[in-house]
Amino acid sequence: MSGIDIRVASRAACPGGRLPGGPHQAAFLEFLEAPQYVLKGKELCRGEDGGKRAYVLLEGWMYSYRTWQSGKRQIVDFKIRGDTLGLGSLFAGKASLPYVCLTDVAVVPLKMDLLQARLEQAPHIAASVVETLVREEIVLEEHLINLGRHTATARVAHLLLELGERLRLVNLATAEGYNSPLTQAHLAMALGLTKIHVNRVLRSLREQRLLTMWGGAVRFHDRRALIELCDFDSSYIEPAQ
Amino acid sequence: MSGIDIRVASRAACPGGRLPGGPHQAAFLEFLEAPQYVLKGKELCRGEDGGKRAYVLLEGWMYSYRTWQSGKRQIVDFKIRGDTLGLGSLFAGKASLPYVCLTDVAVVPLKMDLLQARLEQAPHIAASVVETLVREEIVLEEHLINLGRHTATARVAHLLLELGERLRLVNLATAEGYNSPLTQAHLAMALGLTKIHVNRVLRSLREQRLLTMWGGAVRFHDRRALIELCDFDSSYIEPAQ
DNA sequence: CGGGCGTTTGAACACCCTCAAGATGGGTGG
DNA sequence: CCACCCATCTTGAGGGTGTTCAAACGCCCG
Repeated sequence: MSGIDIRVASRAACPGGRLPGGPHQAAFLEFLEAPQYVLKGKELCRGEDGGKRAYVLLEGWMYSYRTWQSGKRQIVDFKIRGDTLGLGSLFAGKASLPYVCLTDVAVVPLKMDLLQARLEQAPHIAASVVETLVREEIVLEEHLINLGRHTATARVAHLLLELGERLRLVNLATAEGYNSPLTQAHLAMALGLTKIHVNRVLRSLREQRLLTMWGGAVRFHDRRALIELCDFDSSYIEPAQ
Repeated sequence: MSGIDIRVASRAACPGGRLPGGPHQAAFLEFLEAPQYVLKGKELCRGEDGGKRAYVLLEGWMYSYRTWQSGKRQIVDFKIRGDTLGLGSLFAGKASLPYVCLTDVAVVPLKMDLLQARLEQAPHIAASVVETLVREEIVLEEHLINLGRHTATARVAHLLLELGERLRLVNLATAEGYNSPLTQAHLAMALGLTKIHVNRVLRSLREQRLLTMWGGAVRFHDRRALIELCDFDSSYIEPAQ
């Protein structure tokens, strides 16, 4: 909500010297600048260039959102390790949605000028950009379908299952569950529900021994039944290749 | 719902010999094949190649959708003159969503092999593809935000206003309204509502002298108030450049 | 004329929201 | 160590929005 506070890292590269296991950014390797570290609660990036920057999220959680006049906030997507941020803004002459850090975060800015210059020469880069965009679009479609759903329980289950699958691809989750900084209020903002009702849905899911979400940990106790409940099909989440 | 029935046109080109005024497809000119005409109610395209085809919609209305187990259908987006269909499927190794014709329709298949070959040589083509994808993504985001909204009235108003703006870009609408093949049931499927409730919302909007939707015609009687009502911001819909 | 489609209306109920208040836990400062 | 604050989670009661089920109407078309 307030200002921008990006603190450039003193560390030269990301921990371990290698990229995290995100599926999409292999082709972006040569365009990475030094990582930047942003504090929990801060926004990215609304810079002087009107948001025309792109990043790869190395570590931590973020979300993209829109607000409307009433002041309420709709979360559009959560971003985790390996996701790209604002990639579209480079090409369509439009600013991307704003991003908020749910945790302290490490991001790597993409060297835009270099990337754009290289698009002219190396077509496989373009293909990679396009593929990343298409995958983003598929996830968006899935969220849209989830919001079209009528019952709150199915929406909650679907979102938590989807995040689990995405986290599994980067080794941040198992079939049993994962840790996350999400609060019930975040689920509510993403799903078009009130936090009070999200609370009741979670209680109901807990009482049915389907899942628990407590203390930053999501645990699936009956994955089969959950998948059944919300008609979840994980095939849209896949590693590149 | 049933089979595929694409009837290749006897006419050699589209009426008038020029492309309709869609904003996106100028760069695709050299990849267009002969137009095909598809009947109202038929699906596109689910071909033997698993849906890996892309088209430009020349004339008519279509929608993309997903079904879930209950058999209910969620409309993801409506497609009008100048929109591209299935463009993403070419790059991500995934089939696109299925499309249904709301009217008789004219589409132009894109020459995929040629397009892909040209991507290797002509970078501005890649840029154009990327831009088209980004615009699609922005529209999707807007739908998602619309579904996150709480009141049915705002959802309906937003959707009808958005379609009006998109139709204006291709000279199929004025500020006063437009003609469309949409039924109340289609609005319901797109907005996650029942058709009964859509009916009541439309009645209420009519009684408030805000808009009417009747006999295939959408009329805005108080655009200002409508925009206010649903917090509509048309800036995300813009002609390319 | 009959049938299909789209629209309209009614009644009853379920889901989810609003408003309100209390409980829990972590962090800060005295 | 306790007091306090803040954010988050939890619970209750009541009402509005939107659903389900059911039926009837107008219209176009064969």
